[in-house]
Amino acid sequence: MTLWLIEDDAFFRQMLVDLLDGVDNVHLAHAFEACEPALAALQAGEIPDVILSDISLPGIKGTEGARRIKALCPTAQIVMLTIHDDDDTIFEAICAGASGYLLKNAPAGRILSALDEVQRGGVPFTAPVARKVLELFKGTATPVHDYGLTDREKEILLLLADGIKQKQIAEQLFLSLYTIETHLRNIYAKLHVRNGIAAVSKALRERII
Amino acid sequence: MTLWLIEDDAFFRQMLVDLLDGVDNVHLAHAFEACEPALAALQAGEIPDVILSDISLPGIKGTEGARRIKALCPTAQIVMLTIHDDDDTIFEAICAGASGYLLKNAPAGRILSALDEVQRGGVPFTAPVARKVLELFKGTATPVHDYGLTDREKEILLLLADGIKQKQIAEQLFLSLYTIETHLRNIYAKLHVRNGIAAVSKALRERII
DNA sequence: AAGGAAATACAGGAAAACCAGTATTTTCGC
DNA sequence: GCGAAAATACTGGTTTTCCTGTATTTCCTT
Repeated sequence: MTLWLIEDDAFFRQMLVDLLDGVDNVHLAHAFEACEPALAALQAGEIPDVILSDISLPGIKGTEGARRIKALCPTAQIVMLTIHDDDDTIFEAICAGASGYLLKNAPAGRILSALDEVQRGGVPFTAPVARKVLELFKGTATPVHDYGLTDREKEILLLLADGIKQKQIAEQLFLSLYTIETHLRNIYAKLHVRNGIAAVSKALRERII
Repeated sequence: MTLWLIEDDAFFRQMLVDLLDGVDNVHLAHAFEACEPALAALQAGEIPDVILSDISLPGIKGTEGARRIKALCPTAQIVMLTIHDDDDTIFEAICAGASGYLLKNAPAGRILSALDEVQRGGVPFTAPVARKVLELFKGTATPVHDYGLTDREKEILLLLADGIKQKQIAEQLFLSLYTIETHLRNIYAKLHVRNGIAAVSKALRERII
């Protein structure tokens, strides 16, 4: 396994080099102190299997760096190694293409096992970070309120959200336009909004349709 | 660790009982063949630390069962053990509150380590499933197209999505109503829609605002 | 300096949506 | 079978949005 390291803190970098250099099956090819030289090495044609990268780096940040690395070399497995455990940073790292996320307080053994894990197709996440990801994931799907909309109301709201005009909704459902208007009035009242756009927007954002 | 098992297939259930019974620190208290008796046991006051549950069960399905178990006993850690690896089922299981997700072809050792892992706050996922979760997670955030909207257009679209009327948008931005109308016309053209609701709906669904 | 995209602005008319109030029928749980 | 909630329907009037077409200014890039 060809491994690269990106870490600006000289002390921590050396610590990692000491830990990783000489481990069986691991060839620590580079220990960069920023993303830029790593990107240059990729452009020069070098190909790593796994990259262990910090996030708070001078110049290009680790998450943005991961995105660019993935663009140049999609097969490289990137594991972030950082002190940041806030939702936004974790979210960004995953979106940038990271396959793992460890906190710097992880024991040395965890870092070694993570390298193994990521190469075998796994996703090495520090336990509390993994929990957070699941929570975030859940949050993207779960409606908080449902505002007591009836099935008919949801059906009409859904059609409205597809950009269909009231008149055409009436035709599709074999109802009078007046009925649609009444339903929409009730929907607006339940959602505490005053027009169709706000209703659709609220419904989509809160995932009630 | 008090462990419960929910698995309808008698053969596989026995296999798990054989595997788990007698393991150090694990007390296999129940091996149910459906969710209903497990829920009854919870209501009778029993409290498990970890529940290992199948998904395709007669009666209440495993995902729905997990949701109800979590409602009755939030501290119980639920690990799904199933053959289903489709996106929808995985998604549902996580939303139902599962903290782990193993495929039935996992080696016996993985099941044992998963029990440990989940109790220490981890998230035992079979490698390919974990990969899928990350992909799904990414998908919830990444805009596919941006339709070439300018910053000003996005700004106006965002205000529109907040349910603000064109006249008020004009006032807020110190612009003429005519200008807002022109911008909206351009936005509609770029998004290939014909009214404000469809524009907001498309923008929200595709996460371009 | 020229060309083009972006942002701004206007006019007139048609269509759609919104508002307030009322009313009948259907459905469903107790 | 009764009452409440839900679904359906109508009137008349106001406001907003949409459509088509045109035009000027500003800013950026080449």
